[in-house]
Amino acid sequence: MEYLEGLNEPQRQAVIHTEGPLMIIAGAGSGKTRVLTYRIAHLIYHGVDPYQILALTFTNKAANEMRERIAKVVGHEAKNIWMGTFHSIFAKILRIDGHRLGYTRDFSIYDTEDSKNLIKNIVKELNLDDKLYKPAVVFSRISGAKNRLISYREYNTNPIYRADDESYQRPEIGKIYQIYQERLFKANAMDFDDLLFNTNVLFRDHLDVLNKYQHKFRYVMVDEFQDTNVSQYLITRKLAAVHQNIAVVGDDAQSIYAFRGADIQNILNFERDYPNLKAIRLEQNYRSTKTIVQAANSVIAKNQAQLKKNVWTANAEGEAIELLKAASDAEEARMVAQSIFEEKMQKKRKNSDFAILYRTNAQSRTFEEALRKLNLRYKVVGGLSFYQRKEIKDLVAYFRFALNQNDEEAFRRIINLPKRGVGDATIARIVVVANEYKVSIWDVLCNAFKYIGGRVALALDTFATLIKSFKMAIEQKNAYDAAMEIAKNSGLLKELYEDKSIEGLARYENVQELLNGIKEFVDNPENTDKSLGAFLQEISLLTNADEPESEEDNKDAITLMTIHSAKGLEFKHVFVVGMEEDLFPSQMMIGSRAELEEERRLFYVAITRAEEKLTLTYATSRYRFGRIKDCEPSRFLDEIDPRCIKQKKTILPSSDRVAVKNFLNSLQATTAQTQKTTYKPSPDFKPSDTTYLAPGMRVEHLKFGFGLVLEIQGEDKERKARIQFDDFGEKTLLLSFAKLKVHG
DNA sequence: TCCGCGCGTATTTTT
DNA sequence: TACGCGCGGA
Repeated sequence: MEYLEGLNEPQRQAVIHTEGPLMIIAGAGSGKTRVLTYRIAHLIYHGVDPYQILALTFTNKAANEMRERIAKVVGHEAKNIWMGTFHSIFAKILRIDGHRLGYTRDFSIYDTEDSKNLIKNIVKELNLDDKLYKPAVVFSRISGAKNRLISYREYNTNPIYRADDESYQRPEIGKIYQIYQERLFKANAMDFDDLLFNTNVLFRDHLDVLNKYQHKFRYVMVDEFQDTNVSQYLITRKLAAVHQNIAVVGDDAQSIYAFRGADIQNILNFERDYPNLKAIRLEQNYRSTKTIVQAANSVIAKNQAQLKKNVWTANAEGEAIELLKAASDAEEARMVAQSIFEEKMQKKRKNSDFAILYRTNAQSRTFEEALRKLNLRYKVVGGLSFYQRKEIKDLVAYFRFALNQNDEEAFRRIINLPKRGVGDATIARIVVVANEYKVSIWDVLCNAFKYIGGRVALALDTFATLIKSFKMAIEQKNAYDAAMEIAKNSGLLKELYEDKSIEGLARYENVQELLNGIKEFVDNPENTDKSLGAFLQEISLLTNADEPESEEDNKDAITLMTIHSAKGLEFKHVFVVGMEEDLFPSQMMIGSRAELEEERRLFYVAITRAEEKLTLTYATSRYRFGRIKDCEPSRFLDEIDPRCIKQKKTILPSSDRVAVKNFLNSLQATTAQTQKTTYKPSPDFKPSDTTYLAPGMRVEHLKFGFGLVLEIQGEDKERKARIQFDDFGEKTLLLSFAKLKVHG
């Protein structure tokens, strides 16, 4: 068993302990994935049928990676393991047995956007104040309830929830919750939370179904156990109840998803629920230098809520942690880009050795600019995912509706896309009529002349006929041919093609990329079901990390991403940027000790991504929400063992900077007198124009935006200029006429 | 019904 | 900044 070689003793124990409950507490960089991989390989090697193994992860990426690594040890059998995210595995189960709850095999999965749109509609229909009942707020309330397995019935009968909502002036949330659920059910749709919630209901109310899976899965494994919520934990526990072979792997110090219902308590519950469990600690870190491990330990030690753990490493001492202070967010980005540039030269590093990690997606922009200026290749992970782009969602909505005519959100998306003269008024009428005659929206569409009449009926009837033809295409053709037909005949492709703007071109390419993806799906011999429905199931649970690999991505590139999406990854040199109070820790997370500790764990995750070198940066002023804000260094910086930070590189404000700052402050003082003016671009507008603020020029009016709009007293009174803050630092104040404008 | 404009507001993380 | 919404004219 050569795969057991090279493992340390606790790792080996974790691999060979296959029978009975097992809890592996795995510190950062302790070879957790390796252990899980070998453990599954070990099972298969000893004759366990891959179909009897269930391995649950949180991301598709983790699942795929593990599958690949297992395949290297055991070969093609790896593909038969039930391995995937909680959501995808439970979706699979619900596709098979969901009819017991009244759903068909083709149920739709609503993403967060769909859910919020539905809530928005409900709030409108109930005539509630949409300032008070914001979709995001209501949704998070409902989601929280579902993750704690509280049904709308329970929510509405338990006075505690009501009292809680009333104290926030939102007494109607329970009602919205109920209507929301009813509408989802009517649409034959589930949101993300329903995939877990309904699996629980299925297993609770249909014991024969539960029994089937309990006997099927002889071995159950859960990765990133610290991120499970109650709903997920209960399902896994039930599934393992017969064979009791449940292994969970996690690290309480890396629990960063409490905000969406993850509960570290589950680790304690596990110990309570399985008193005979074997507990194994993986404490040796193979990833990082001594310095980095020590820094991480010193930070996490400030948390009260944690399991005792002693993470150590046999690796070299390594370089000290670098702390960079910048005058602005733009300068921060320049310093990072510069230091990557230099290090690439000196140490012969690849772009892919570097990662820039930040707290919020919005921070990526300045770094992109700075890296572009130095011609450094980068890729941004996350942000708007491929599948969340409008053009993709539009086409997918056609797929969804052709497959499931009850899918209300898909219907709303496409009924007037491309424009066919069906506006909000008509849509509202369709819904009213459907309710009145107690028929479905689809029935109304199919009999538009009867139910709606008038001019618009023809458009609706044509639309219904179109969908029927798509329905047929899906039944008869493979996913690619059906998708092609829908893209063409719907008119979406044509509309995008005709848009020759830069964005339009990108949108068209995106749709092409989706179609290519479908082609690959069809051509892949591992996919036995080649229908469009099967493809849809694949992608409805994909998210930002799982974008189709473009050729750009394959090239050597610096990675830019949020700390959250960096979990599980490692890089030689990591930059953690924006280390400022209110940004990291986030302003919204300093309310309670628990929240602050979650932010601290997030910082811990960030530090432990680094193998050889870690650089922390912060700026003393930063654009936020179109304003310039002074920033304090993050409290987390003080929590690092000072011995790990040998030198503090700081950029002291030079006298020039002070002068500029004073100058800007004096400008700020006059903002109150800013008057609104309409500007129009001048015909000779040149974006690259730059000039210096010459002596004797004086600023008369200004307006804060991204930079300042100034009116300068000088040769040309009518001229307005825009000043770029981040370009100061020269002897003279550099004015960038990025938007030179002439008075209306 | 559609389109464009102007205003106001939002800004955390993601399966 | 940048996005969404509401309003008013075509």
